[in-house]
Order: sequence, then C-alpha cells, then structure tokens
Amino acid sequence: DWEDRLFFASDYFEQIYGYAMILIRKGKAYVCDMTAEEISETRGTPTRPGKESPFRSRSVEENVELFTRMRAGEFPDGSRVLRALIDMASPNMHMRDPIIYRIIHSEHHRTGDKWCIYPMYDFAHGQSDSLEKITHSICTLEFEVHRPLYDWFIRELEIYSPQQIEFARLNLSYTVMSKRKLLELVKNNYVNGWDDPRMPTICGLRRAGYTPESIRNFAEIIGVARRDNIIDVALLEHCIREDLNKKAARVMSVMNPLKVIITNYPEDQTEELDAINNPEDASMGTRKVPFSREIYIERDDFMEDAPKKYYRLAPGKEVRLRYAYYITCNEVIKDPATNEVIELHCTLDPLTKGGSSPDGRKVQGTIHWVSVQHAKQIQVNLYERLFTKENPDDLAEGEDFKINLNPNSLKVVKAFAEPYLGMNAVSGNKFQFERIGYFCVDYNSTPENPIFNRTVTLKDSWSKMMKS
RNA sequence: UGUCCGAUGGUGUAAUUGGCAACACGUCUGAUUCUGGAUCAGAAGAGUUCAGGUUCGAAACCUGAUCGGACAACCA
Repeated sequence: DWEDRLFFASDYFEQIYGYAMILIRKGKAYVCDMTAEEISETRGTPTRPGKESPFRSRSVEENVELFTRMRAGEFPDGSRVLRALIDMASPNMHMRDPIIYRIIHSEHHRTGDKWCIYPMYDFAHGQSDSLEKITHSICTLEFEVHRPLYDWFIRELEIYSPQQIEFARLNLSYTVMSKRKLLELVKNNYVNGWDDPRMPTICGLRRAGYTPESIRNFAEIIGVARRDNIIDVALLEHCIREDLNKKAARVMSVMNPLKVIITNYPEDQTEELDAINNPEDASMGTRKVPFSREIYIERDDFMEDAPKKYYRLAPGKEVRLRYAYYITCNEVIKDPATNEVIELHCTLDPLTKGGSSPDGRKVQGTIHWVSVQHAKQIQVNLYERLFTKENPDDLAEGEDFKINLNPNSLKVVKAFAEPYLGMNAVSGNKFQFERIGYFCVDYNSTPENPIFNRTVTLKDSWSKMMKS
C-alpha cells in the first residue's frame, strides 16, 4: 500500500550505512584507496577477469575505522570508496568487487549536509525494497545483470528478500523516451518543460489532451513482456482517437480562412442553424450555429483547378455547407498583384436549408464554415510530437539527437471558430475540429483567452504526415 | 573466444503451462454516412529463427546453431 506518500531511498541512509557496516564486519566489504582510473583498469573486461585490489586484505578493524572516518568527512571526494568483496574473476562485471559507497561532499536535496558519503544504486535499491517489504520489484531489462548482485546483498545481509523482475521497457517508434535525453530537451529549452504537449511524458500527454482512459487502454493492448519491442506510435494515436471520438464535441473551425460571400443572401440577415455536438452520443445535444452573408471556409476546401476526384468547392461546383445550405461557386476574386485567391462569390439554394435538397439531388462534398461577423478568434497551438527519424535508442546524446528533432513541431495559429466554442472553452475540454483534428483546451489557459492544443490529427492527415 | 536475456503474421501481445496458433493495430474489399473521418461487414496475412531430440502429441521441454539485446560510471 503506497498510501498517499512518496518514498525516498534517502529516508534509509542510516539503515543502509548500517548494512555496509554489517558487510565490513563479515569481511565482505573493504575500503579501497585506488583511484577511479585504477579501479577501472583492474576491473578487466567482459571476457577477461579483473585484478584484485591491494586493499582487499585490509583487516576488519581497519575497514571499520576508515569507513567511520569516511562518514565523518575526513577524506576528500574520490580518495576512497567502500567496495563489496566478491569475485574479481566473475563473468558478471557487476560482481567484480562493486563500489557500494563513495565520498561526495555535496548537499542532498532531502538530507542536506548530513552525509558526505552516499550509497551507489546497487547498494540502495534492493535494500530500500527490502526495508519497504516489497514483494516484487519490477524494473526494466537492462537491470537483469544486476540481479545476482541484488540477491547477493540481500543474502549476505540476511534481510527480507524481495524478488526483482525485469521486463521490456516501452519504446515508441520515432519517439524519444529516454528520460536522460528528454532532460536535455528541457534543460536546453527545446521544449517548454516536462509538460510541453510535444513531450511523451504523462503530463505532456495530458496537456495535449490524452485521456487517462486512452493511455490505460494503450497499456493494456501493448502488454508486458521480456522481449525488446518498438511499439508503433500509430497504435497510441489510434487509442486516443478512439476515445476522443466518443467524447469530444464536434465544432466547426477554420484555420486558414478564405472569405466567401453569399451574393443572394441579404446583407443584414442572420439565422441560427441546428448542429449536432456528437453524432455518436445524442446526449451531448445540439447547438445553434449562426449563419450570415459572409463566411469563412478553409482555404484547402477550395481549388481553382480541381481534379476529378476533388469533391470540395471549385468554380461552378456545388457543395454543402455543413448544417446550412448548398452553395455554388460563381466567381473567384483574386488579388491583381499576387494572383492569389482572396474571395469567392457564391449563391445558395434556399430550399436546401438544413443540408438536404427537396429535389433529391446530391452533392458529394460537405465543407465547414464560420460566419465572419460571429466568428470567435482563438489561438490554436499545432503541436506535433517530437519525432526522430531513426530508432530513438540508436541516437547518441548531444548533437545528433538534436538534429533529429522536428523544427516545425510547434506552430501557433489564429483560427476562427463558432461562438459555441468560446462559451465551452473550459480547461481540459476536448473538441474535434472536424477535418482537422482533436484539440484540448490548455490547462493553463483562461476562459477569456482559451488556448487550444492539438492532440492528434485525423487519421488520413496522420498517415500522410508519416509517409512524408 | 565471457556471462545473462530474448526470438510467434507488417507491428505488438496471447495460447488454460505439452493438446485445433488467438486477439488488437495496420493492410485490402464492400456497405453506409451531412466530407474522404467515424461506423458496420468481410478478406488476406504466421505454422511459431534454423537443425536435431524427447513425446501419441512441442510455439512451449532437451541439445546445438543463427540472429538480436544487455553488461567493462566513484550514473540510475
């Protein structure tokens, strides 16, 4: 039972020190005066045995005295270490008289300046587990070779014996997961902290709009095994899309606006049309969407020279404005200087109000729109997760790693959305901007000035991105 | 030239511990849809790295090989 507290190995420094004394008195540990270089040189290699330290034969009394003086702060950093006396010829490098205590005259974030000697990982981990009466101590595969040492300490100390079990760590394709590497990103300000929505951390995923349910479901699907794996990041995206698709309210929005003037719609007229908030969940209700003579549509939803399979707006073509009317494009207005399309003139069919035609004619495309005079301007952060080109574990720390970061991973966009969004932009709320993707209202933003973070794009744009 | 660990469709994970290799994602096909998303229906895709052995029966147990990973911080 973890109760509601945190556990720190530093809470056990006194006991761990006592354990070290037990080993010394049993003749299973000794103070070694060799330098770091000498210790490294005499350790041998995986295929060659090491050499025994000349200090290996110190008496118990001398070891007790020296270790006591180490604790008392009588020696400078690096001058002496305490080593377990095991076997310098062991095929397992970790059993070759591993260092268990070293001198570091440095303040500890929890124990202050109480200690100037600190135990190594291998002499703190198992001991802490034992003190906490951990039954199964779960860690990742790279600690497999440490287990014999873990067990050796427990056995020699004759203390409660937890069982260390290793399993494969989670690797996501194209994604940096190493905390050490992610720390580099944070420290060097490549991202805005651990909870940056681009980060593959839990707090980062949260700000990006990942729900707890979607992450749990993902964990359930990928399972736990001892085999090295790289999970396709698309599977994670699938899990969040599946969950958000059920929960996120649909909203029309326009990221990159193109103005459309409905020439046969009266200038001072507006009306409200009914729109469904979530086609999969009727309990989420409907909303009113204001319509008027001037609207914005997404620039991508118009093409001047459209190929045959393009169903959206093009000169002379008719499309449906979602929840509104059928419109036909009659005229394309361009900027004479740049030849860029700046405005479209369209006419609507008043009989198609609500989105269907009494004569039964069909339109193949349905596009989104926002009324210019009613539109809410919002800030949208288009985050992409930080992808690397290669298997993240093959990347070295430092320069190579940084080069592989996507420089366009954050774009800030001013977008136009229905008024509905403004009233519902509560921190943590999730929306689907249809055709564009899923978005989460940033937990740090205010209702007056909501900021939307991209969670994931819709599936088709995702696959296009991955292919490119 | 050591020790430890692993290997099952494209990917990941299972297989009641020796009894018809299953599930999910992905892919493809069809249906449907107020967008091409989503949804629904269906299909293809591995005979379990290889070679032996034990057994009525092996993905599982044994032997050997191959390939891959981990281990030589006073890091965790």
